[in-house]
Amino acid sequence: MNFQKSLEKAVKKGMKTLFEVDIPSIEFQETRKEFEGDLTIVVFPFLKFIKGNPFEIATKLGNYLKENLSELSNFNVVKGFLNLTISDEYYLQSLDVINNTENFGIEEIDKNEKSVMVEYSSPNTNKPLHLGHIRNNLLGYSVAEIIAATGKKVYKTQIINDRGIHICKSMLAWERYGNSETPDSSGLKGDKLVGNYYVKFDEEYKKEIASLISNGATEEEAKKNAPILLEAQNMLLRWESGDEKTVNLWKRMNQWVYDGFDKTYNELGVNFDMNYYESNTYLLGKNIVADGLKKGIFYKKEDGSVWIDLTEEGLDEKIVLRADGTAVYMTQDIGTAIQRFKEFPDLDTLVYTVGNEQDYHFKVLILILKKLGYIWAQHLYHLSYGMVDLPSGKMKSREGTVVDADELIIEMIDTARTISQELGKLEGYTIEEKEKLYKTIGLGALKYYILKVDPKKRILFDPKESIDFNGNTGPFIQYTYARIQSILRKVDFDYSEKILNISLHQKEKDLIKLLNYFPENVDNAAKNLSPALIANYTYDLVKAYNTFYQSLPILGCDNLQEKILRTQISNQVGNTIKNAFKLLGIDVPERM
RNA sequence: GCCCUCGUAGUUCAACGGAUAGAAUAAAAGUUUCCUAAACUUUAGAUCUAGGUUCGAUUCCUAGCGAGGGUACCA
Repeated sequence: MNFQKSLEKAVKKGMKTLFEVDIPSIEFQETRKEFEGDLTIVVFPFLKFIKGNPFEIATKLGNYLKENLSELSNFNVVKGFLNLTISDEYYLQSLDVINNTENFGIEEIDKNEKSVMVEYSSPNTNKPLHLGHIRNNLLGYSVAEIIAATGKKVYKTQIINDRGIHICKSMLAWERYGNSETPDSSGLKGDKLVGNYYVKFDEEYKKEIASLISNGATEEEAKKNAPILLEAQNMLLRWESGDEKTVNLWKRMNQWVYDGFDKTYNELGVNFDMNYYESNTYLLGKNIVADGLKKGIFYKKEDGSVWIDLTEEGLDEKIVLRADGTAVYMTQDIGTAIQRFKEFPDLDTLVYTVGNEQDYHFKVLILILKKLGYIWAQHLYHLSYGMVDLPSGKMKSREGTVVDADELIIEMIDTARTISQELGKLEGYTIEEKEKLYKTIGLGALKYYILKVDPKKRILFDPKESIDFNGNTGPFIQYTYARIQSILRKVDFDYSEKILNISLHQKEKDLIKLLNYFPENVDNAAKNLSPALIANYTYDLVKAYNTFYQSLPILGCDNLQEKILRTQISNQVGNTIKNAFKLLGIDVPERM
């Protein structure tokens, strides 16, 4: 709340006049429910600067503040906690500000601000998307939206891993066993079709290994020399030399995958401002390595491979270029980062949404770029998130334990449909409207389920227990929004009047307080790259609203002023739910 | 071996170093002639262990136990 700033000043001034001490920072917190008050100042830290009884200090300060701040109506002291009660009038004024601010808490994009790039998704083109990708996509998209809501221009991007031996494996298997099957001929989604051939390759590869071993080869030899693998490696060489037939097949099959991915992205409601393709970027960074070698940041080993020694920083040595002169992952990432900052002169910050299994990689990447002298390297962030695990452990495509993204989305929508039909509240809706709603609810449940968890923590997903629609869930929040809209539809009076002279009910106060906290929460979520903070905030808001809704009449108020006020609060809670959920990429329904 | 995360109710999640550790779910009980019961109201239930730092520790430090991940020419 704005009030905190003026309060902070007043506290500093008060401590100066009362005790002649300078307090550098003041600790505020929300007053706990069991005590009277709205905002609490913790006095204990002051004891470093003045000796004395915390209770007495707090009391003196409380008296001072009450005399000097009209917004304060009262105070009380418990131990070293100074609880301040803010006047109703101040709350009502703040509600008026919210009423007169469009999208309170969401900043307009400021073109003079530096921009931010958020990279997320970044799939391989040989496997369909699964639940882990869903988490990545939802997180990346949401973080981009949240940063944009703080007024910064955001570029959403992905780098598509479209080259390498793994692609050749799918290509080879398709050539051999595909019978010219296409997404059109088979009706399969392109990414699924290509994924099938990746699996097929693996099967054949295993068969060949087994047969080689039975002919006397060691396991290691067999793995290295299986003919189908050699053929795939051959194909990669042909691709790299630009062989037309190979490149054409590669383009064709990749396009199938992109079309398939696009469908999934579309369903999920995520998008990108631009794509990067690894086939275009995999050579980047080599010249940087050469430069770094000259500068002595890197060093060459006898076999010709290039390394960086990070042992002084407590890390290991890390390879940046292979002995044969080809690039590794790190080389490419160095090059890509540099290129992006060249391409976008207004770029200030780069966020990589990548799983925590790559923590080490990004630590090293950022360190190398710093050593190379790029100032912007201190604005690189690895949005590291925990894996989505199953009760059986990690998802493994080879063991068939992956939770497929498309299937999960369909399942969620089906569940929404079933529940909605059982409840039967959608009279008058067309079939199209109903289907749209099921999608809104189903995806809302899925997205909220994923995003409410702190990104850093791993998620345990049990496919047997379906995602809930009751309790702390997306549909619960959507439901509250729908109820509010229902009220607003029934309003037959003008509720734009500014209400000032009314005594607030505690539940009204709670809600206005929470509404005021929204902008702060957005800032916090942006700073911490954590959509979970928005999700938790929204849940608290909704919870408080439902209590209010259940225990107090809104449209049924006898007093017109009261009725207007409660309608305004309802309206703003609705707006805030909508805006908050937009940051999470979740839609809200008018009815449900 | 070394390095990095993480250990909170039966389960899934919260808690800038602050007051009696919050929710949800599962369990038990209740609320609908009243604005949508996908809701609300009660009850019961948890900080891995042992030390340390301090006015105060789930949070910071050390050790141990447990889970996951990384570990040099795969991305």
